[in-house]
Amino acid sequence: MLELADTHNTSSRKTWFAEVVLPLAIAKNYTYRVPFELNDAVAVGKRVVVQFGKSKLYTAVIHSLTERAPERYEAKYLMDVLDDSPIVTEQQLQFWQWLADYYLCYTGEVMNAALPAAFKLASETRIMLNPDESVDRSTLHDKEFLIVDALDLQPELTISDIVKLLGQKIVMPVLKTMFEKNIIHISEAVNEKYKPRKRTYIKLNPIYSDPDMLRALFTQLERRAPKQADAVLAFIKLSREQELVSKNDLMEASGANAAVVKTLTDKQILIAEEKNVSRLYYENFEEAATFQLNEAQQGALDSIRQQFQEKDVVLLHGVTSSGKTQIYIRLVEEAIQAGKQVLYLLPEIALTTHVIERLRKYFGNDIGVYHSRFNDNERVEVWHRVLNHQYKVILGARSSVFLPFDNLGLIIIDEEHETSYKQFDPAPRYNARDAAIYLASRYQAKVLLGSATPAFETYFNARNHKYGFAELTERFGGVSMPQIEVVSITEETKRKTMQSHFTSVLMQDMQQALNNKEQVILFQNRRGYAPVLICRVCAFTPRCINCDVSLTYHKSSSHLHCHYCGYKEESMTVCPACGSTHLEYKGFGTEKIEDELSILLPEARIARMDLDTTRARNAYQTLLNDLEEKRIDILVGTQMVAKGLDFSDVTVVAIINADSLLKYPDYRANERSFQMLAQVSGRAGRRGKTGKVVIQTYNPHHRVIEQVIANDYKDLYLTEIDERRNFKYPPFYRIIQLYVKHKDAEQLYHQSEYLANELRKHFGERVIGPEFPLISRIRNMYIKSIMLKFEKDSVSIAKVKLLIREVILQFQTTKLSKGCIVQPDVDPY
DNA sequence: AGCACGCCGACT
DNA sequence: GTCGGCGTGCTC
Repeated sequence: MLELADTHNTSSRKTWFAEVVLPLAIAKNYTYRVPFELNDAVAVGKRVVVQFGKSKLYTAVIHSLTERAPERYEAKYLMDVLDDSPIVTEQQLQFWQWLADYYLCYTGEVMNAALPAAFKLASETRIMLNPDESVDRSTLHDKEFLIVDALDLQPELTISDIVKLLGQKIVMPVLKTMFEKNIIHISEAVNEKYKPRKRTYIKLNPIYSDPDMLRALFTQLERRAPKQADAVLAFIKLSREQELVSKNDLMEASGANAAVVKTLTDKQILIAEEKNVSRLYYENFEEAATFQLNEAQQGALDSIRQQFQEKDVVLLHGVTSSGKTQIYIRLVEEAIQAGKQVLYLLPEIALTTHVIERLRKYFGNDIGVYHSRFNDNERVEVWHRVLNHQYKVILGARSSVFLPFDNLGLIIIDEEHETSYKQFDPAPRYNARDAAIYLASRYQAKVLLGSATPAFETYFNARNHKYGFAELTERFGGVSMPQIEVVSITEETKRKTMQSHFTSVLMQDMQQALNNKEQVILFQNRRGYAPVLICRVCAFTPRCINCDVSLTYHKSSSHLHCHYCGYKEESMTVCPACGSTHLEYKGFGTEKIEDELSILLPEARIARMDLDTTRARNAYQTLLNDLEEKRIDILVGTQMVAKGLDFSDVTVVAIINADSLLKYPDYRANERSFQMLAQVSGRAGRRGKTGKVVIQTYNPHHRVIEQVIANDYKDLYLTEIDERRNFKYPPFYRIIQLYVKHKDAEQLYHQSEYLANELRKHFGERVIGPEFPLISRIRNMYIKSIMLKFEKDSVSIAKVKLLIREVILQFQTTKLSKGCIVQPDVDPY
């Protein structure tokens, strides 16, 4: 048998071993033996089918090839090679490895995130009767008989079919004995998931290029089959207008049905041809529109160009609507001209058709789009096109850092500070911004980070001259910066000019906007009606049984909700502790704002936008449409309103209570408050109108507020960096976070405490947490986090990571850790 | 991630 | 005894 395979060429005589990456969370690499007949087919970066474990087939990617046989075990043969040419480049494989090391996960997990699902084949175990053996049914047990019976009717059964058939979950032992008795076969069917889209194109039989033949055809058809004549006529007309005529085009243009076309093709008058067509071809793109940069933009562009001479990364800090996109477009054009590929990253929410269309205007079909709303077929297609250099620009969300580039020249990361660049669950918990910067360094490509509110670590790097820095401080197109007014709630309360939660200043501004038929956005960073319910007699406050935070009252559901874990209970009218009926709602959320506003401004059309109102599938989009089409006068909302609301006639933006923004409970506290304030402010004033921002607060002289007014990022960031040098969570640290998950909150509490103490034995003060008494909950798992902070460069992060892995492993071997999942995450700060 | 094995308690 | 639950360990 081997000799047969051996004959076909000399290179086949060698025995190759392929080290592969499996799409699993496994630490080790696995080596498979290459059968001789596949010697010519294997190559690094191609996909192979391998059997892993008893019966499972997986699609793996060849990571390396070697002639050295593994010593400690007998390697299995790999079963098949799926690709004619590699679909993953060596660059990518190294990139995967780097990500796995950096983010403390496995290469297989990175592979899972990197490859579109259609590249990973579906494996379905199928059972069939052994045709060779005439089965002696007298020796069969009841269950075996049932299965054989079913297989008589149906040639194949899947495992799950048999589970249903026998009504029991564990069927493997039964099947195993049947397999050993040679009654059945177990086969694995691997199906290619990707199916290219086909379209039928129509051609005229070349014999009719002769005008006489054509005329003869017409006279013949017109008499006997006028419909067919019409169709041929329509075809000739269409073929003059376009190169390729599809069957659908023809049917549409001629009004002919499929039967007519079929008769014509059967008669060989028309010739049908099936072609794979791209799902991604966009017709009618406009030729590159020209635009002029204004002076500020030109200055910034020159500065960026100049800094790219020395620096690999430049931060473009441009206020909202200062025209950053046009600068990007210029840089992209230059990179294309230099024959390089460009990756243009946007956060998922910003990847609207609006933005895509805008860029398509300039780059037409040179631009490929890649994001999570694409289906698998489309993703595979983009992948192939990047591999074949058909795209010069890729516009995409975070996962597009995984595309098979080979000639990257420039990466643009817009809204660089956006937290949605970070994947939180599942592993790899990567930040596409950081991954992209690393990716760029592998290609000696340049990176432009753009933001109106840069992340602290980015700003820090810019201040330290690790990154270059360019600024745009003016708004584009003559729109001036909004006027910001800080109003003291304390003052107005004293003067008794407050109306519920609204200062007289805000009331006036809102009234005026309504009179002018303009729109208002009110920002309140808290959903629900009231965050605290308190008994006036005994000071009892209902708290979450899991998270130990006070429950928020939601009027719409008349329930008390925990905003961390989702726990819910009936609201109460009687204090469960003392029986008093004097229960008071303290504080306020979006529901209450909406409620009271409708009383104060009964004529205004008010809508609310928060997690509760946007949970339904299209609710978010509907709200945005309503706002755009001016069916809403006042929009009350949480952070959601701070992002992406770029179009409406909003002239007044108010922050109902800035103080709630100034005390975020985590290590990115000031950064977030600042960004929130600045982003909300940036929403005011569009379409040539100057906007107004009202900030209501008890602390008008709070540093962060003052700096937002002065638009003085520099000062804020520098103070931050300075003040936090000795603080618990300083910037420019590397934070390694351990997510500890468990189905049971109580268990989780003890386990995370224990794990933190274990970590303290090695890392001492660097261990922070488990954070707060609170827990968040995702998919029925309660989650706590333990943080470890390391000054950059003070320790070897590689060693630290090794040690952390060890501690986790150690923890997992103890009985204490049962049911508990620990997942590491790395975040630079 | 699967999947087997093994140990345990619960039930026809 | 058999079934189902769950913890443990292995997969080239």
